[in-house]
Amino acid sequence: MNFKAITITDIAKALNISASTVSKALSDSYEISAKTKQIVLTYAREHNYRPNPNAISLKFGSSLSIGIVIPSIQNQFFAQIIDGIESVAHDEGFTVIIAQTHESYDMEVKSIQQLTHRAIDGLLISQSSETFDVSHLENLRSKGLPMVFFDRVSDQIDTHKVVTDNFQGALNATQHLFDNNYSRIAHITGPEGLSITTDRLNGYRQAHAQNKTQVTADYIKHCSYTNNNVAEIERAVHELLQLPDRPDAIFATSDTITSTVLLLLNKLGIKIPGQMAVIGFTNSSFAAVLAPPLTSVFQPGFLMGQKAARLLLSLVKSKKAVTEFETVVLPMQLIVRESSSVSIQV
Amino acid sequence: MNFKAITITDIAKALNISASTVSKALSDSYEISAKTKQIVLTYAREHNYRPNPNAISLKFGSSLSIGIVIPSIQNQFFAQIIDGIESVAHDEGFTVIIAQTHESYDMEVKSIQQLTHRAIDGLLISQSSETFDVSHLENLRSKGLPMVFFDRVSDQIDTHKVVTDNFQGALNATQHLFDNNYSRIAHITGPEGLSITTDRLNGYRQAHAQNKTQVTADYIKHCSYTNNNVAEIERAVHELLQLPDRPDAIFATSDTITSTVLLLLNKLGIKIPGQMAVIGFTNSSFAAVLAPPLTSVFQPGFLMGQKAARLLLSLVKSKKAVTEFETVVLPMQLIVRESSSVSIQV
DNA sequence: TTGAAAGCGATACCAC
DNA sequence: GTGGTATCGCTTTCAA
Repeated sequence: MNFKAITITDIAKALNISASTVSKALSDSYEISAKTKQIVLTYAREHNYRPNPNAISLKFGSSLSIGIVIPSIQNQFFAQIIDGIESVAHDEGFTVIIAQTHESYDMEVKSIQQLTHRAIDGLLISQSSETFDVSHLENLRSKGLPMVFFDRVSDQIDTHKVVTDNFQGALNATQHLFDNNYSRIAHITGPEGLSITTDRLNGYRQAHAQNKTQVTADYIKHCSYTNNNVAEIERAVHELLQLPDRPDAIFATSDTITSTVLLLLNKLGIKIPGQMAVIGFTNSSFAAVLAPPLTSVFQPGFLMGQKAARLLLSLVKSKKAVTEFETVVLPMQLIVRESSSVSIQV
Repeated sequence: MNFKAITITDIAKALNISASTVSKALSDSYEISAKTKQIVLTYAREHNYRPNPNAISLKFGSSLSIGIVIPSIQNQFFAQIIDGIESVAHDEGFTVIIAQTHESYDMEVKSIQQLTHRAIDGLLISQSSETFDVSHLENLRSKGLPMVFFDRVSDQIDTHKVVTDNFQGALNATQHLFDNNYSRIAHITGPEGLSITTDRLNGYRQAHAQNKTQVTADYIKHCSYTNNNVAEIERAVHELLQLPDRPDAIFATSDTITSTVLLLLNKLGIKIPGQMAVIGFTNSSFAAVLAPPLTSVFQPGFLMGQKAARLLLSLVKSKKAVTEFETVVLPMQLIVRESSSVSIQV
């Protein structure tokens, strides 16, 4: 089976004129008579002509498309970012091509090769948690590929970046727990090495400093963000629960970590927030109807996507090389619900 | 700024040989000497050569890529389907291009035009809820574009289809409510016209027939699946609650509808399942930790994506026109939790 | 064993 | 006003 769309040559043959005339007529060139334009445009519309983007890309080395590299589409936060990117890109006539890394460095390298050879005009990327060596990206950037980082950024590459205020978000969440009389606060977060992990950990630490409380190393657990991380999370929770000085609150990141933590606590019959307060990072609409309603840090995904796309398109359209880059920091929102209500234990 | 990847001509020039020799060497042609191959391959690897897909697509009218058209990436069910599709497509060397319709007919038409002119080899589609006229699809199919429908299918187009057993899923969910002593069962579902809406409604009706219970028209509410449907859902719930013969159970579809229903019931202080049982259609990992844990119909998204992709690739690879099509029906799973526990009211 | 040339679709420079 | 031709990167005859 083979499918072929209508081309300029098809139109030219059908109307018994040359391909160049058709091309010019379609682009409304002043060289072409009104009558010819009329005929060509009518025929083109009737036969649903659309230029072949592959030919255009080949011809101009530009494709009016941008690549997006994210860890996983299943994460609602990233899905919202994509929607934000698309809303801007489509307005400017750009198509978007999405590639997932599933938290694998190899997949990231492969996806990016795929995308760049598709002649994308720019790249939006949130790194995989396995990515430490960024030479594959630095390589492209130095060759002039416009690139913008979002959410998970690298400090080794100088370009525009858009992040949420992970430090402040974690600080606020942790401080909120202190304010509500919790003092033994555990933090279950993503793998070390990620910018978001570091920033959140720093916020968590800062809150402890503010409250003149020592950070307990055993209270900090790193889990991977891959699909099969449930066992890891379960182990982390069990270890926390078995500590002699058991935490009275858990501050968790990501949807999977948060929902798994809640499931375990419920299963063990641990009352939330009575015996254990919980705060999560989540954009899920279900947060408000969890048992109990979950205090959560909400990240403006759609907005982040829009900002990142605008910055990328400004790079793509810039005639001269850009050397001054900015890092946009978007505020997070702490939405307080019952899961972190004032502790009555102390 | 302009970014260019290395081409066959670049390699040819650098090595002082012809482009055709390079091309053949890269494809390991028997015409080329081992030594030349060695030199070319080494150089190509070192300089990270990858063929330009636009050139390939233009040359062969095939792109080793397939298009996916879905309503929204934010729906976790569709995100899972995409992962399923990718897992199959990547294994076979195909790239995937995703387009969202956001439930708009115009966006659907536009996206599909975009995709087909990118020389995709096949199309996987789940229709928008606004799509009644399918001539844009029939057009492509008749011209030979391999096409597979999934989830939301059209009965006006003859091709492979993959669906979940919406009839059985709705039947089981409704029957489960009857079994647990509920008899005034409301159904809040998607817009009329969608295959999934009809099938679920039929399952709901069948359950009523089995239990010799009349279906009450006022108990059936249709809401759109767009992003801004909260007001609609709120109105539907309020109307249900104000009925003289108020329902004692709600069977809802989709994540937004389900979470909004739960939020409203909680806000109004209506006990679940004491005063109102709830069953939802959701794949969210949060279902188990909702207040109360939600009985839900789980749809095998990943599997659906895999099946659909395999069927599409079989069409793409088939040398002769395929005229016998199949409709794969995947079973759903009713996961029983507290939100539909046995009623003690009756 | 290697290379020159045609062609995929669209555009732009030049002729006419 | 219109049409021929080169070009983008790649593959595939065909010729050397």
